[in-house]
Amino acid sequence: MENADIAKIFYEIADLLEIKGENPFRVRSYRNAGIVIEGLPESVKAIVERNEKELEEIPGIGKSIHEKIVEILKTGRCSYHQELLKEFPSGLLELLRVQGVGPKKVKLLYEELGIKNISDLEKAASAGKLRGLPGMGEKTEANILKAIKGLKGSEGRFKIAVALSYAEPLVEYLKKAPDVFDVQPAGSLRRWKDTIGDIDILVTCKKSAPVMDRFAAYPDVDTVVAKGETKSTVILKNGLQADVRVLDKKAFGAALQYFTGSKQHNIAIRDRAKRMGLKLSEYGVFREKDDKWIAGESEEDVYKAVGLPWIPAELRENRGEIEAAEKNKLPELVEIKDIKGDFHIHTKESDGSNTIEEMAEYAMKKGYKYIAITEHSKAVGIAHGLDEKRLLKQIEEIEKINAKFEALNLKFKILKGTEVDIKADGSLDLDKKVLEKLDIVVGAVHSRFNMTEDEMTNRLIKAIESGIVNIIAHPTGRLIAAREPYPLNMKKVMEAAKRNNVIMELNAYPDRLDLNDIHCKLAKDIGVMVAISTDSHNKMQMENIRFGVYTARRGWLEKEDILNTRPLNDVLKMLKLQGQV
DNA sequence: GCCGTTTTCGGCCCGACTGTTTTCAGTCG
Repeated sequence: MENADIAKIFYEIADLLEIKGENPFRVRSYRNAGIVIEGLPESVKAIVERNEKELEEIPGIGKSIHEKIVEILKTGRCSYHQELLKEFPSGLLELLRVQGVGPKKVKLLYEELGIKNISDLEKAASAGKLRGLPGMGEKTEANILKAIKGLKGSEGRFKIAVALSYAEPLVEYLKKAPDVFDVQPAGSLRRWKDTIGDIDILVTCKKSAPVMDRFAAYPDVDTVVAKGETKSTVILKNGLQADVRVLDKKAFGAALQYFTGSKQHNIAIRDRAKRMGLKLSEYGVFREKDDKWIAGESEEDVYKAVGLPWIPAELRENRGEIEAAEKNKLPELVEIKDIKGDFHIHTKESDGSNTIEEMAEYAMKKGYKYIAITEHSKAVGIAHGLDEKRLLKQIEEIEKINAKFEALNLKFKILKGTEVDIKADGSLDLDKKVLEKLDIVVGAVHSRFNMTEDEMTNRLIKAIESGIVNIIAHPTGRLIAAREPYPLNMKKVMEAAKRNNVIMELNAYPDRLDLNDIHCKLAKDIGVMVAISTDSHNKMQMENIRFGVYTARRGWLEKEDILNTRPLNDVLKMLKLQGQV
């Protein structure tokens, strides 16, 4: 039972209660519990095994949900959840995924027409059977049919790199509308979440109508879902939703704050405002008693009005940032300009497409001071991994290039490294004598993902305790939207890393982002150093560093928490610390 | 169901847009 499985049960309880028409705040409690559990850095199972009482220290988990968690861990299910499920047919919950269909409509459709799933709904809407129901007409039918079609077409969330590639041109396009002052992306994009549900864009301008018209006419638009004076929504041809909000300059800060989210953060901030006798909306901060406008022009003003310093967007997940802000203890987050090198680079020798020198020259152009060449090892045959002989040859080549750079008085160093495979039993894929000749050893799992949590945890810990491995690459093996992370007790792995001065990689490749934000925070709490690496297979991919840096920021990491913000000499010193437990 | 610098009871974020309505409910973010 992973956290995600437990969270799913609570989400379903919330949905079912909502369909039943239960108290909305009770519904919210269950949904909130799901969100909180999904965001925990540690498995609920491990927490309960250590000390059950700790559960109720987690905000949003009280007596009732505590009991249900314990039951779920013990029996694999929750009897309350099961009872609710019995009240409705199994396909009913999927109806909520149809845009424009919420709990009230689900209930109505089920009770009046016996609609039990999406397929029933599609048939009924096509046959014009919905229009007789209260509050539903022809247009509702057409919208439902369209939404079902959209649901079948594209699913769920987009990787941040993909979303950005659509958002950036759209922002440029909107800037060309008449009399526009400013166009700013907000939402999960501004928070740099690893996946993005939709693109949120804010516009300040003289007149709204021309901007909204231009937005609706964007060539990439498939459907205009809503078009109003202040807010419009479209679906792009790739299925991505984009919202544009037009607002007054005077409300820009409040709107940016509101539209950036997260929802959980906003709820907490608004609750705070309320307790101070204020009301916070996207139009500003107002005094509750007489509706007097207090602030809203800039985000700084908004936070100041509720007694807080400005909080960086990446931290706004209600994971302690408000409490930290209160105490003036917000982290000074790492920035892209702090990065001085990259410890995970492939070349043509394995499965990359540039030479060592090409990669080094590109890194120099970026202002880096060092890179490590880290090819796959022989076990990864598909990537043309190197055996000991080829690696020894590459060591010689790197030394030659370094000598050449030195002769040219270039202050840049190529570190001799490898991305050595960590085999199923935790042993390394290359001979120890050869590994000891390297400056840096990155260890990674590329096979046998289907182990149990204990097996995989021990596999990584064995590599960490080898005294040879410096960095554990992409620690969970996840590929966003393609492959789940393998089961792992991350806390145990990190504690082992801490004991052995081993560094955890934050792989910046946008499909990986592994460590994720939550793991980064865990690393910080445990005191493990993180390396942000691009895993570049060609020189352009070094630009992916930004996805890594912003994920690190989401995980509260500061410059000093990151290995590759340090000058080369410090790096070499830290690498030497290893194996001296 | 959760929670507490007004509270262990009585609150719980706030507003836009749509489609159906003659003033509003439902959905969404």
